[in-house]
Amino acid sequence: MTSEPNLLAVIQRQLNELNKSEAKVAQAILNAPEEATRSSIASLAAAAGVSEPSVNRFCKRFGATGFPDFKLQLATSLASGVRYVSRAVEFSDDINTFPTKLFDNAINALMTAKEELPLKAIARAVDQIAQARRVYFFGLGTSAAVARDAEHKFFRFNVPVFTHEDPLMQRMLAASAGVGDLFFFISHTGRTKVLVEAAEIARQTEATIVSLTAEGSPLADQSHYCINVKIEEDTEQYLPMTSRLVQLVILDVLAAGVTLRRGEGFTPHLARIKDSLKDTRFPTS
Amino acid sequence: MTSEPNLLAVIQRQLNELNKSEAKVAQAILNAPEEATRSSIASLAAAAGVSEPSVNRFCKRFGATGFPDFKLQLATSLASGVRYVSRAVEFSDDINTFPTKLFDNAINALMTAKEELPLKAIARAVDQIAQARRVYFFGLGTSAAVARDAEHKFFRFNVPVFTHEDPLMQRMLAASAGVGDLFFFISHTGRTKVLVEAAEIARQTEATIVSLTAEGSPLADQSHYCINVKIEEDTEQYLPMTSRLVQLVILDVLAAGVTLRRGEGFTPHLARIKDSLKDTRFPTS
DNA sequence: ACTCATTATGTAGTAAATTTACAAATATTC
DNA sequence: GAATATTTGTAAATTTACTACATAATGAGT
Repeated sequence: MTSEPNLLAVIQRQLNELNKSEAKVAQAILNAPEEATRSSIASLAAAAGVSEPSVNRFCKRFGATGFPDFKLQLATSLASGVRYVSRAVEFSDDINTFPTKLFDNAINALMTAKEELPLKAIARAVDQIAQARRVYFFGLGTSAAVARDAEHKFFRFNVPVFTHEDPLMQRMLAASAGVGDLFFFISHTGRTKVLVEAAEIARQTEATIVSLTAEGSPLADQSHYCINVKIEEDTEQYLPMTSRLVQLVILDVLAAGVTLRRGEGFTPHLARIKDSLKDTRFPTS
Repeated sequence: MTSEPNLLAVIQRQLNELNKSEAKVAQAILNAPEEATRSSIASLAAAAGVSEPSVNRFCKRFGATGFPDFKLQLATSLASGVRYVSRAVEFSDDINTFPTKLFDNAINALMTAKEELPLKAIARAVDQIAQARRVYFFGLGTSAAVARDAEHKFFRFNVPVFTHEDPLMQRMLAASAGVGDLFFFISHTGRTKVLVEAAEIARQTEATIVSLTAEGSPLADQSHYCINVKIEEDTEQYLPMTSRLVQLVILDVLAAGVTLRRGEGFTPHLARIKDSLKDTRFPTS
C-alpha cells in the first residue's frame, strides 16, 4: 500500500477526469474532508447526492480496496498534513493556551528534524568522536548550556572531555591542539564571530573539527564534518527555543552511537558510573 | 473531536489499569498498530484472543464512539510518524534505526508531558518568578546544564539571575537568602542529597522555593511551589535523556509566562537585548 | 435523426461487520 | 461461603458495505 502523502491534492488534480457522480463525491469530500473520514458510505452518498455504489467506485478509482480503506487513507493523509504548523505565542494567550503552543512547537521541531536527519554526517561524527584522544565542546550563549550537557554525556566514554564558555580559553585551547584532538562546535546560527574564529584557529592545527550548526554558515565552512540542522523561521521572536532541543537530541544520538561503537562489553563501565551516584541520593521510600 | 496526538502512548500508560481481556486487546494493538487499523473487529478479537464486544468496550474506554472511530484515531495518531511507544536502543541497532528511536522517545516524552501539564503549578511559579527580587537556578549534573539554560533565558526580565553548580556555593547562597529571593531547584529525581540540603537551608529563610522535580520527592517536600514532572521508567538505561528536554520546555513555558505577565510594553526591551548580539555575528550573506 | 454499443449510474439484495442486550462466569466483599 | 459487583462472552439486532444486475445516459456510425 503506497500511502499517498496528500490524497486531497490527488483528488483535486483529477477532478476534471472524473464522471459526473464521481466528481460530486470528490467535491463533497473536498468540502469536508474530516467529516468524510467519520461518515458512513450512506451519509457521504447522500451528502454528494449520489448512490452508495458510486461512492464505492470512487474509492476504488483512487487505489483503495473499498470505502473503509479509503477513509483510512484519507485520515492518514489529513493527519500528516495538519501537523507541522508552528504557532507563535501572542499577548492574548493565557495559561491554557501558551504552554500547549510551546510544547507543540517543540514537538514539531523534533518531528521535522527527525525526518531530515543527516545520517551520514552523524555516522561520520560518531566515528570521529569514538576515536578521538580528547574532545572539546564549544558553544556560546544558549549553546553553551548544550555544550555543558554534552560534556556530562561524553565523559563516560573514557575520553577526556572539556567545555569552556570563555572565548579566550576557546581560542587558546584551539591554538594548542594537535592530532587526536576533536573540537565540537555548537551554534544555532553558525555566525557567531568569536566561535568561528576559534574554529579557524583550530583548523590550522592537526585537530579534527566537527560542528553542529546551520548549513552553509561560516562555522560549517570551517569544519571537517558538519551536522546540519535546518535553521527554522523565527517563530519564537526573541529566543531560540526549539533549536537547542534538536541539538540536544542529536547529541544524544551521537552519544548512543559511540556507545554502540564501544560494544556490549562497555555496558558494565556505564553501569559503574551510574552506581557511583547511588550514595548521593536519598533512597526511594 | 479531541484527536489524541499519541494514542499508543496513552494505551501503553494505562496498561496496568486494564482488565485482563482489555489488556490483551491493548497488547495486540501495541504489537501491530498499523495492522490493527486495517483489521476488522473480528480479526482483532481473534488476534487478541478475546470476544468482539471486548474489543468494542476497549475502544470506548479510550474515548472512541466505537471500533471504527477507534481505528480512525489510531490511524491518525500513527500518521504523525512517531511509531512505537518507548523503544530502548539495542546493540543490534544501526545508524538507520537508533537515531529514529531516540527522536521518537524524545517526542513521546514531550507529548506525554504536554498532556499532563500541571498548569496551576506553572501559573503560580510564573507569579513568583515575576515578582521575585532575585532568582537562583540550582541543579546538579545534567540538571546543571538545564539551570544554565534557564539563566540565559530569565536574565532578560530585569531580574538578577544566578546559577551555581557548586554545592557549597548553593548552600551558602541559600543560607544568606531573604525576602524576595527565589530559589528554583531543578532535579530529575528530587533525591540528590546536597541539593535537597540546600533547599532545606533556604527553607529556613524568608526566601521562596520553587522546584521542577518528581512528585513526592524529598525536594518537592521542601518546596513552596513544585512543578511535578512525571518520572518515567528507565528506558534509557544509563542517561536521563528525555526528562531534561521536558524540563527545558517547561522553563520555556515559564519564561513565556513571565513575558506575557510583563505585558506588551516589555517587547522593546527584549528586542534591545536581541539587537545587542548583532555585532557579534557575521552578517548573513 | 435513429440504432447500436458503450459507459455511467442506480436499485435491490446479500454478505459482512458492528453494536446492543442479556446471561454466564469470575472476582470481591463482608 | 453467600451476596454483590465486575468482567466476559453469546446471540440477536442493526448498521454498514459490497455485488450483481438493470436501467439510464452518452456517443458513434449510418
